[in-house]
Parts: sequence; C-alpha cells; structure tokens
Amino acid sequence: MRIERDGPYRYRIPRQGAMRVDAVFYASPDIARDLKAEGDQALHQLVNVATLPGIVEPAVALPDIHWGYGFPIGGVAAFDPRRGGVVSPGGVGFDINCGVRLLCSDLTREELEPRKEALADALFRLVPAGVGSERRELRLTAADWPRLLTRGAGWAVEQGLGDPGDLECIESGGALPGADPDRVSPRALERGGSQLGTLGSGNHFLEVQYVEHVYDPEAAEAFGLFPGQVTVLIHTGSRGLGHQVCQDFVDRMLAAARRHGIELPDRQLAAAPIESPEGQGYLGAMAAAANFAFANRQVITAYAREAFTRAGFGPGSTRLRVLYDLAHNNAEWEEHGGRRVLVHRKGATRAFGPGHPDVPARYRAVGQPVLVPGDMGRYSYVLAGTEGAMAETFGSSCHGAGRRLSRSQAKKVARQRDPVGELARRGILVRAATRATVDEEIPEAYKDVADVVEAVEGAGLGRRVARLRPLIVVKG
DNA sequence: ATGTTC
Repeated sequence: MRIERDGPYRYRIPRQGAMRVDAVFYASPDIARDLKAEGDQALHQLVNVATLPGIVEPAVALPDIHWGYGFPIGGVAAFDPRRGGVVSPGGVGFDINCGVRLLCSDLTREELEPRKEALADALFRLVPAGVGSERRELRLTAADWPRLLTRGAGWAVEQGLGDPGDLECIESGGALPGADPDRVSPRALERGGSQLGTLGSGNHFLEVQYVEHVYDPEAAEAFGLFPGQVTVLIHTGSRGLGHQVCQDFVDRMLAAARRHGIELPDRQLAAAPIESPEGQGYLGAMAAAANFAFANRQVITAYAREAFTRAGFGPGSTRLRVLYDLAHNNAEWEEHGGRRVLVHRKGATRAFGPGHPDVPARYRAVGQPVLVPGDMGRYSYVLAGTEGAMAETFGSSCHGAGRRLSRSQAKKVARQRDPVGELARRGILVRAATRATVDEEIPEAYKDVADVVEAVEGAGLGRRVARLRPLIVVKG
C-alpha cells in the first residue's frame, strides 16, 4: 500500500487498485507507525471503503481508527445519491447511535466529596448496567413505539423524564429525521422493550467527573464549564434494539449488493444504493434505532438526577444541565461542498465549526461541543468543532482513545491485579455489574486519549476546551 | 457493541 505523508498529522493513501477515491488518515508519527505495522487491518479496511460506489473524496480516518466490522472504527465516509452512492450497515456499526451525553452540575468537586460513596451507590442502583440489563418498570408497549422511535429524546421528555430545555443541546434535537418504525422488526422491539434507560456493557459507562483543566476559557464559558465543576458523562447506545436492526439488514444488504452489481472486497461491507428499497428500509430503521438511543440517554439523565437527589444534594444545585449529546455511530444527511451527501460516521464525532446553523445558538460562535471519552483511569476531553474539520473531514473529529489491548489481552493483564482497588486508591470509585467488564476496560487497555486529541488538534480538526477527570465510574 | 456462539 502506498502511503504519503501529507502534512503534520496527515497522511494520504492515493487512489490505487479498486479505490474510487483517495483515503486520508490523521495520526501522530507514533500512531501512524502502529497503523502501518504488519497485521494491522484498519488501513486496509479504510482502503476497502474507498472502493464503494458513489463515495465522495476522501475516505477519512481519525487518529483513533481501529479494526471494526467491515468499516474501520474511527472512519467517516460520505456518499452522493446522484452518483450511485450507497448506504452500508457496517459503516454505522452494530451499536447504532452509540454516543455520549455530558451533563454539568453547579457543584464543585469539594462539595461532592462528602457524599461521593452515597452518590456512587445511588447511581449504581438507579441506572441498570451490564449485559442484558433491564428496566422493567418502563416496559414499552405497542402504543409507545411509533412516537418513541420518531421523537427520540423528546418522547422521554413527554413522559416526564426530563425537561423540554434538555432537547436544546442534543445533536439533531434528539431525534434523527426519517425514522420509519415499521422497518424495525418485532424481534428488535422485543429485545429493546425492557432496555430503555439502561447502560449495557463493554465500553459503556456513566462517569461522574470534575473539570480538571480549562484550555480555552472563552469557549469553556460558552459551554458552561468552570474549573473544579462536577460533570456527568453518559456513554451508551441503542442496546439490543439497534444490534438487531443491524443484524436484520446485514444479510438483506448482501443480497441487494449482489443484485445491484456492487463488487465488495469484504462481505462485511454489504451495501445497497441509497435510493433502493433496501437502502431506504435500512435508513428508516437506523434512524428509529438512533432515536431509541437518544431516548435511552435522556431516560438515564432523569435517573442520574434522581440519584443526586437521593444522595442528599439539594435540587437547586444539581439540575444537571445537558451540555451536549452526540452520536458516535450513525449515517445522516448533510451538506458538504455544496452537495447533499449521506455521511456515515462509525466511531467518529460530528464536529461542526463556528457559525454552522446546526450548532445550538448558545454555542454557535464557538463551534459544536465534541465530547471525547478516554479510559476510566485517566481523563476525557471536551473539544470544539473547527473550520478545518468542515473543510477536510465532512465536519468530523475523533470519538475516543481507541483500544491498545484486545479484550482478552486486557483480561490477562488485569487478572493478576486489583483494578477496582487501584482506581479507588486514586480517588476513583468503580461500581460494576461484573469484574470481567472492569478487567476488559482497565486504563492500560486503551491508548492515551491525550495522544489522539493532540493529533486531532494538530491537524486542525478540533480545539481543546477542557479536560475532565473521573471520580465515580458505573460500568456494566 | 450484543439475550457476549440465534
């Protein structure tokens, strides 16, 4: 594979073989070296994506790129429907609208400290976590589904789970347009029916954090962040419902690709023309699943507020304002370079720059908040979207640290140790459904997210605003 | 990520 250095933190894979467009990836020299290492499949997957019909130049990868189902995680690909552009479930991922929501309190770290254990216990009690976790008291019925799947977070607010103001600072207003509940299979509804308001497993979490450092005081003020402030970061997605939607369409898409004469270098890239029945069906079901995920984070927010109250914090001081809520895994219609294109982001964050009409009015002068979780022992970042991202990456930035160790490698390392005890000694309280998940998620399992963010900022794809340090971690 | 091999 021919790779050219294309500027600081920027590399280009010129069109070669079956590629229809160039691919570009962003990385520090260290990250680039790892990506080029023999056996790493991420760049090969990026090249595969560049062969798909109707792709708009370039196929993009951010510094947290790693191997995924068909498409790499940390990738962005835009398709033009007027040039045979396709939609691919693998380009969105199994956890449709896996994403993060940041809440900010008016509390300081010092005010939290005396009630930290109580808060950890209350959060763990009120926010179900773990594989197959359920919230049976919210069991959804046939009458709930159409509105829930079209209105997303707004549906939860209608149910009294949150305030109308919560919807102002959510990507797409908390409801991706174009949802078609009839495209969501009965099996997907069955799986999701008792999972609304639950965290799930794997890398999903709820963290209580504090603002450890402010890089850009002006932007931090616009976002409502101040040093020492207590924040809450929720990372979860569409649970079994989204997983089943993806499953339902992968096989159908493979047949559709064959029928439409689309040559696939990898079956996992199964795709159909955007305008085909299969493409439209997937987009309708995907948006519905995305809205389930927006509702999920909204319901969890309501229970997080309840947990603060039960831990003894006064309601006035803990409103937990929604700073922002964004998707890491979705496909959506956007205008780039004067064209309306379908942008797939898989493990990537929309990062619209200053002045963009889709940035909430209160942040518009600064740019969209970009929330970048790290690992549970170090820190997470809040960035702001930039003009550079608009010009180069279809308005996209990184979404996290990216794994360094596989789950099994991490478990092997963790087995000899006491991860929960080690974190507790550093002031981080972990409440987890299973030890196995904590072992897979030890800090050493991840790259240092600071390195990823450095590359992103160096490439002009985001601007650091603040760094958040964990205090309490709820895990599956 | 995932009723973690429906």
